[in-house]
Amino acid sequence: MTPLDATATPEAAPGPGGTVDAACPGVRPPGRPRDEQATTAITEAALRQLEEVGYVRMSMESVASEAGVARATVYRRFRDKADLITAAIERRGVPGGDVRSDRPRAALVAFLEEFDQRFAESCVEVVGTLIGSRDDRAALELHRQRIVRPRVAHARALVVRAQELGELPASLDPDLAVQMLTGSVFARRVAGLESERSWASRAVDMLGGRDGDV
Amino acid sequence: MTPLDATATPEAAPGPGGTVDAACPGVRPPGRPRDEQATTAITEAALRQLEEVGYVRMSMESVASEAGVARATVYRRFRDKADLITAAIERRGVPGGDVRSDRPRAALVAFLEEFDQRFAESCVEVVGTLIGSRDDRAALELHRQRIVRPRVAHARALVVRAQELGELPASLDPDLAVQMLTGSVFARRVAGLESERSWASRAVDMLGGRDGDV
DNA sequence: TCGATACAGTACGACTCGTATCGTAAACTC
DNA sequence: GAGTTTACGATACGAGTCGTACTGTATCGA
Repeated sequence: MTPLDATATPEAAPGPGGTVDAACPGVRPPGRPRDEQATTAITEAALRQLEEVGYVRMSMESVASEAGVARATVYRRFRDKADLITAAIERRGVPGGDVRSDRPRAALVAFLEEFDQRFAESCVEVVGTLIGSRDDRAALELHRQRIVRPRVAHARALVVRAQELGELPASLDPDLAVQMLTGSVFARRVAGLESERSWASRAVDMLGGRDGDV
Repeated sequence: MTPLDATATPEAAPGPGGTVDAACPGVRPPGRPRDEQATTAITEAALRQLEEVGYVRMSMESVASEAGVARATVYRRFRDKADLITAAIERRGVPGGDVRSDRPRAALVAFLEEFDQRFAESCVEVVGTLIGSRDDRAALELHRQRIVRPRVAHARALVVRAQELGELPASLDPDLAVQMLTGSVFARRVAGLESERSWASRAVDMLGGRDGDV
């Protein structure tokens, strides 16, 4: 019935939430195919408006208009506004910091600074708005699965790697450590404060990484 | 013209944002006085709905209805929804943890746990929503001034006190420390995780407070 | 050619916000 | 007690956006 479900990423998103993606190779559905340029135009417009005016002020109409498509074309690809922004952020990928780095502390600092500069503001607004979203408990949970947790997992891997290489104390609870590091970014956004220079390095130092500077 | 401004707290809130309060003693304005019971009924209803259904789903109508007043009565006291929730939270006061305690580390842990249990969820939602609020930059800034910063200042005072008494390393940047401690709460809310038992104590430990356990 | 789907454009219902207006009620002043 | 001033309940209104449904046209495969 609704092609949104039919072609949804089969395993990544159980249930109704998945964005349309990845046609099974060779099996081309009948009828006129989707304009993939339109899809990227939509997600890119969404990301730009997310940064420029924020999630709430980004309307489906304005995104469609900027992408040069009709509103219905957006709804054909994305269940609703939450799904759109989740998919758009997902496309952007996880911020840097190689997990296999031999200098995981530096990679962790890089990850944190990129997160601070490019993702935190949106994250607070989107998740904050989704928490209160009318009834859409599913949209919030899906956003966490697709956006938040992969980034948390990435940061955690960096912490663990740093512990293995002795750049962070082995006694540290990596989960709590990640929460404190990324959380400090949220705390500044909530309070409306600017991040001071080299904050990330100093934050990692606070966890006992004074020795392993790189 | 608008009695909202005329009687607004004169110094606490510069500009248009202040809630009506505190009539100058002796100087009673003409006409029928405000029903103060209605005011408390409104703020209490707002707080209850904030906890139960969240900020977005809490409508002015539902608050007025639960308080047993007309919507206009709410708007006579509070400029808008943001002003209402800010005033309501403000009335609840800053969570515990005596700044002058001789066991500031314990007080800090208590503050963090109360913050985690009673304030964090609302805080993320309200600030997140306000960040994206239509045009209302002022409402966000006012919420930060009246709600966020007093609590940050309180936590900071506890950290400094702990440093003075040797329960936390004097080398710690208290601002960053507070951001990491309170931020970890936000991080869990964003990720949708439960706080594990004694997380606050372990978080403080991570900052080098292992010695000063109480 | 035919069927199926995408697309632009548009209209619609639903919801809540914040404002305005009505008549009535409650305080103070003269 | 009459008049003034403001609060109050009730209600209507405009504005904005969401998500849905429907048109007619365009583009694909069979």
